[in-house]
Amino acid sequence: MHEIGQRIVSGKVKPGDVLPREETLAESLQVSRTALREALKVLSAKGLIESRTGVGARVLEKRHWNQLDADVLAWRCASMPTDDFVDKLVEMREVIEPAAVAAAARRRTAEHLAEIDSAYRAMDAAQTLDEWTAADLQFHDAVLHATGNELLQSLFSVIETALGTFFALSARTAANFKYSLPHHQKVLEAIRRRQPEVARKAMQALIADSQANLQQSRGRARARKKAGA
Amino acid sequence: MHEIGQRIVSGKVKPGDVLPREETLAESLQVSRTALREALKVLSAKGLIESRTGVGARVLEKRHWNQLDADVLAWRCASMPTDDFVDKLVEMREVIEPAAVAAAARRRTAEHLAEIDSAYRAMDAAQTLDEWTAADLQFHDAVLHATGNELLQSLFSVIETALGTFFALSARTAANFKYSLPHHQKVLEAIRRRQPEVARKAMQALIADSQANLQQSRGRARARKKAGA
DNA sequence: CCCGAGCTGTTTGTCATACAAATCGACTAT
DNA sequence: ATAGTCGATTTGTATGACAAACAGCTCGGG
Repeated sequence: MHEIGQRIVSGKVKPGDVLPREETLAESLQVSRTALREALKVLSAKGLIESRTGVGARVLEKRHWNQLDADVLAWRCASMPTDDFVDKLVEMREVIEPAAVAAAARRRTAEHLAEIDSAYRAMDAAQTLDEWTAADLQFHDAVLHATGNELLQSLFSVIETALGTFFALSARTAANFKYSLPHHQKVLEAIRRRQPEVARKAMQALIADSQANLQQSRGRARARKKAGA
Repeated sequence: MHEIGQRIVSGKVKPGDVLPREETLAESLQVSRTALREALKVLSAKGLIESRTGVGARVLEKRHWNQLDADVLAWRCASMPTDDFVDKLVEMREVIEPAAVAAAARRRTAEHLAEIDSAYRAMDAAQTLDEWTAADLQFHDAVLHATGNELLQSLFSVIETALGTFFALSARTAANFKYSLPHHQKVLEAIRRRQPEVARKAMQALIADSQANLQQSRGRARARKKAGA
């Protein structure tokens, strides 16, 4: 599934193309037709392909892809982490997270707050980059959970991918990986005090700061590339 | 797939439960194990279940469900179109659409505008409720498309479900089903003139109006229920 | 009495094969 | 020229068999 999914998402096969017939595809991937079909069925569920009897499996247009699917996002990141795509991930965060944190500040229960607080303390206590990353993800997930709207929470896969890409691109060191802790604290406090608009502003600042950091990394990356060339 | 998916989403089997083994399940559904396995694989991709060898297929917690999946949304609507769930759909629209229309007003191309305009004219020309519904969906899809962010466009399944549920609940008549046309016109004009904030406000008004209409329907439904009881 | 290692039964994961159903394209008869 | 039909191709489904992995039990040791 991953093999074929990546081929499609990376553009090796384009929308409109039809895949080879199942028998040959199965042979070329060294699996049985049964296993291949289960993979194709999942790709079909993700909106990447459509199988029709007598014709074959046709790659659908991007329009139909389930772009918010965790796998599809991961494949896109693996094949083309272009600036363009990262900008789109940032835009999604700008839409989702401020609205979500405002809702969370309005409706949070004591349990939700405890969850967010726990994640914050884990971020504060993090010793390694991996610990920090895990706690950071937990923080943003807890905020979405606190909205009480599971539809919003399902957008976590987007935030997860966005943060993951961010970490990958901005090669942070042990010295500075905690730089955004104060921003997170402001968000936490606004939720604690049930101040939706304060929370929204704090989250916007957090994302803006994160984006600025990303731009900086891009600048450094381009400079290195230029110097190397 | 739909049968088992509905059983899970409707709560007939709860998170933590394990499904019967594949052989008996296949027999009870009158299909082969092959076909059943393809269905389970898709449900697994949607995050509803997790299969482990030697144990069986366990229903995952709602936390892991891919709630934005078109099928999952449809199953929820089919089994429990409660006020609570409709409110969550409305909240999603309140988050997504104003932000999306603002982005669309900023970045739209001539082609995008033509698409939206075409949908608007179809709404204006609609003679039947079905025609109107199709054009309305096309309008909102075109707006998402105009953002140029395919991640945002993938949220169309949510808007689609929300509007579909809305139409189902509010049993509109031929006389009044076009009442929201002026709101759509304001949105269209703001996008044409590239006025992001005007567009945002217009979309907020459109959704608010739609929600008000929904509340009214609920009131009538409750009144009928009370009178009948 | 408690605990861990190994064994065994159960269930999913994969495979090979066969056939039914549906579709497309070419051919034929009107 | 066109409509209908036939056949080749490909997916959809079914069946039977075996490999792999896990849960719980049993048994031996401390």
